Amino acid sequence: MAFAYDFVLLEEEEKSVSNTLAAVEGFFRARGMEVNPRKSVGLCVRGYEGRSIPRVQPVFRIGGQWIRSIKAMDSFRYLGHQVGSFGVKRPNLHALQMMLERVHRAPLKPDQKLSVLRQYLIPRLLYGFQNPGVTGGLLTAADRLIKRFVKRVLHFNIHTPDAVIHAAARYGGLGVYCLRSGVPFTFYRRLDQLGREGDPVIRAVMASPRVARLVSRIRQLAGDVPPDQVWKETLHTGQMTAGLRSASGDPASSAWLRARPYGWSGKDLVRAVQLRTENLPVVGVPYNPQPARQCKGCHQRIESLSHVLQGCPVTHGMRSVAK
DNA sequence: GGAAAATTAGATTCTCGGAT
DNA sequence: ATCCGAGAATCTAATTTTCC
Repeated sequence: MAFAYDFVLLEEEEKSVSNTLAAVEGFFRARGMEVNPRKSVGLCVRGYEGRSIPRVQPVFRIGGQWIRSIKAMDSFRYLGHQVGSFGVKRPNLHALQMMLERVHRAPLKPDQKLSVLRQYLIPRLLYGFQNPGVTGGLLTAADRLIKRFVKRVLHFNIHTPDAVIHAAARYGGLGVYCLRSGVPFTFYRRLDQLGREGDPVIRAVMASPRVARLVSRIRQLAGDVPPDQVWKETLHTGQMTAGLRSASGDPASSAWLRARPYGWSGKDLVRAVQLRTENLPVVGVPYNPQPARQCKGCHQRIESLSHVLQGCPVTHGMRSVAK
């Protein structure tokens, strides 16, 4: 199996491997290429009392050099997946956590951090999560990390609706991809397409009970409605977010979310996003202790968003001169 | 081969305080 | 009194994996 310059060699019998490897080396050498023994790994499994035990010592050689053997706890990276002696490993969230932390610490403006998230970080995850071991819980946990990151970058309240973050920008959201709803949907579409292929080998693989079970599990995770539509619906019917419906279908009213307008500071952008998503930092919020909620301007009322915008005497002058 | 254990998805319940 | 919404905790039922 070959993909670009990566390839996997499968062999039934351990003893025939050296012959095949020699043939492969010859094939590449004749075309001016070489197999790199340092970037190659061998995985050789023996049956022992009904269990499969991976060989610990190096067993294969390339160009006279022994190549690393994959042991029971080892794994190697192939096409974005970690592969161990028991097959493709379930992805873990450690890498995502590290990447989010690094982006957050980087000296970037908030919109740049979000761009990195949307355009590089999440797309990079997509292939790795289309993995047989993936579960709804894992995807939900990954989404939580991403939401926490967005809320930190834009200084959102903890109770900001998910739909604000996940709905597409054209519907009034921030357009951050949701892994829990998106990955199974894409994964299922790919598997389904594979099942319609003409190739007899692929058809046989797709018909095997193991793969059939995977496909039905992914289908169940995916649901029937495209995630895009679900988030749009949630956003436009949510109590706090229904107002964003009016931003729907008008590219100009959300273009600034993608590209910070000339002359705006990062802080300006954060403030604007907060205004749009009912997240302006007023002190009259649930998780503030009672005495700390008084309006900083008039000390008369609790500082809620509507008080600042429409009721407080401090802002009254600004409201009435605007003619 | 089948029982036991572990994992999973999904539902339910609770928290926070203001608005109605 | 009820609702808003996320998140955590807890529970149930279903399914998968492990173990003998």
